[in-house]
Amino acid sequence: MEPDILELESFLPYRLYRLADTVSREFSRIYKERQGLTRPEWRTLSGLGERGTMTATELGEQSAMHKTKVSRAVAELEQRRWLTRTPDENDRRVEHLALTKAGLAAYREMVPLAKAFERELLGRLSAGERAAIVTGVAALEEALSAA
Amino acid sequence: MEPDILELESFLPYRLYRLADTVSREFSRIYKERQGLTRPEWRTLSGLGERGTMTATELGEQSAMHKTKVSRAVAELEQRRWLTRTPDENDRRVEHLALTKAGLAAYREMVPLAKAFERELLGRLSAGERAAIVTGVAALEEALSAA
DNA sequence: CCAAACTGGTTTCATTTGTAACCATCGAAA
DNA sequence: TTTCGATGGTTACAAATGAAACCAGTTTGG
Repeated sequence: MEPDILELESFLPYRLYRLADTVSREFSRIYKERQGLTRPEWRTLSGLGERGTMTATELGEQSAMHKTKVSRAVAELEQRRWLTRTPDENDRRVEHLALTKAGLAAYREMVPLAKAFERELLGRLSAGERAAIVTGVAALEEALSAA
Repeated sequence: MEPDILELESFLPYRLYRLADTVSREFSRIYKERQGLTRPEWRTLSGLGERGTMTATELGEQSAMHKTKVSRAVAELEQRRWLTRTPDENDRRVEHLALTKAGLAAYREMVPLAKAFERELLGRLSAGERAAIVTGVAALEEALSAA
């Protein structure tokens, strides 16, 4: 362990990124092939499916997306008639977004696939390893949000 | 926990991605502000600094980058005169890449910063949490590489 | 009441990325 | 050898991204 060398292979930021990239890329195949969605679109669908109705800003916060990503994803899903916008009564800048029947159907189709993917992935780990990854990720999330 | 709803907030692929994205983005500020490097460039610098000499293909494998990213990063670092290419004796398709003095100097400047970043990040966790994240990440890496 | 600061959301533009096509070279097999 | 498939690496083009400018509309302070 020379002091002036950085071992990329054991450098946490790199490992985390590579891991997330691999997992995310693999999972994206599902919604890409299945529904032709991009990641921002998938997250939008998933956010609205979960919460029912949200504004673009709320969506961005919930799914950690930049507002331009949200804007474009919403526009695309609207094109597909998977969601509708309803102007807010009191604040005319705000729009409430909600899935249409078609959007909800797509969401319902995706949910079991997503769950299966996660289950399968975690299934390759021992119980202890599963606990470890969950604990570790939660701890880092906490550490980062606090800072 | 409704069966037909996916909680994004606890969905591992999403959490991993967000976490890695946050960490990576924060770390990137260091090499971006300090040296004006992109992530592929940083990884290239770091890979060559660690190993001494590598071909573009090896670099791609070691740092999980697509060959086009490697190609562009190498071109940029070459522009800066931070690395040199040496044609392989036996196989004229192959080039051996190595850092110049200037490249090595930049690398040496970055290493302590990278280590400090990681140390500070892990320092926010308890010993148990640190062990957990390392164990968990390693387990997932293993699970994914095996598949 | 009015200007200035702010917020929700969209658009523009430059940069980054991924895919696929490509060029050159190499190795194996006919 | 000659040809054909693989391989190292670059390039061209399209799509995704981020930063910053922007347009409403809203709030705040004078």
